[in-house]
Amino acid sequence: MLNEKFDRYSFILDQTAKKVKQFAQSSFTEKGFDITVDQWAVLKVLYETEQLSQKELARRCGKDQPTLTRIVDILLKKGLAERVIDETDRRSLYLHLTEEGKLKVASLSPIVAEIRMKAWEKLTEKDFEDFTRILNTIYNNLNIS
Amino acid sequence: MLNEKFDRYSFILDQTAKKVKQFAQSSFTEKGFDITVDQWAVLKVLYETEQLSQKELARRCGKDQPTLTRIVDILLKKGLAERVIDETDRRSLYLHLTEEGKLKVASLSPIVAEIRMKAWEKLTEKDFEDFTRILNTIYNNLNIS
DNA sequence: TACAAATATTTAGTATGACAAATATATTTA
DNA sequence: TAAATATATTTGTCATACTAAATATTTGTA
Repeated sequence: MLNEKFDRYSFILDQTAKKVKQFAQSSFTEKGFDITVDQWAVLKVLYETEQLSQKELARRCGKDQPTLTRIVDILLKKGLAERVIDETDRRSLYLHLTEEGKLKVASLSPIVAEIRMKAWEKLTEKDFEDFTRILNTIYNNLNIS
Repeated sequence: MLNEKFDRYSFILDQTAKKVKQFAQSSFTEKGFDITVDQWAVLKVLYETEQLSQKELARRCGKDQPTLTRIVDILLKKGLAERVIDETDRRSLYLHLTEEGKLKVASLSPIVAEIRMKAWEKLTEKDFEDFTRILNTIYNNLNIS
């Protein structure tokens, strides 16, 4: 394989990830969702599994703990989530959605799914499979941890 | 196509783009490059085409103008680039690398190429072609501009 | 049990990304 | 030519990412 050929994939990857986020964010804003795409990602995980510690929530959202702390702070201010101290381990906090938070996720989910689908116009199921397989391979190639 | 199936591509895309950046950044840091991955992207473009206005540089780097202004500020502080007022249009600035900047790009380029290659272990040239084609299609699907 | 090490969370600092507004200069138009 | 409009850049604000360090609590060990 020639080096030059692979020199720019990181640029295309970065630009496309940015575009996907921008597109979703501008749709959110236009429709008056009043949350960011990252806040949505956290809400969605919390909706699917209540009673998560912040550490576990961060892991599932693919965010580091300081970033998650700040996103959760914002969700609290917006009245969408709550922090509860874990009495069995007072270092930990459990998070759950408020009723308002649950309603928000339930009502926005189908609209978000539609927004997300737009990326796949003109592409096939085979493309989708290849795409996720390649992304996962790249991720694992670099995930030395 | 079923919605649920496509629900999580944006997550994988985002995580992989992040991982690619993290891997490069930690390699840069480990090797003592003393620049960020985004600063590198700007230096590389400037090296390939000197005498760019900031607006054009921003376009080629895929960054917005405020972000580019700030990255260029840092490159100036590090003595890697210079701003020159365009006397034919005093709103514009031309940018070019200092000798130190040119030397830096020339010496780091092959090492960066190697770092970038690691992502492609276990993948084929066909994968690479599919990957870039799919990314470009997604980008264009969302690029309403 | 007391002390050291580990863990969960938060705080702080720097870089980047997005968007709006401010500034300076050019261009267009009445 | 003066005023309106357009353009290039910068500044400001908020959100996110990463790192390191601080804090509180728990666990392991002598």
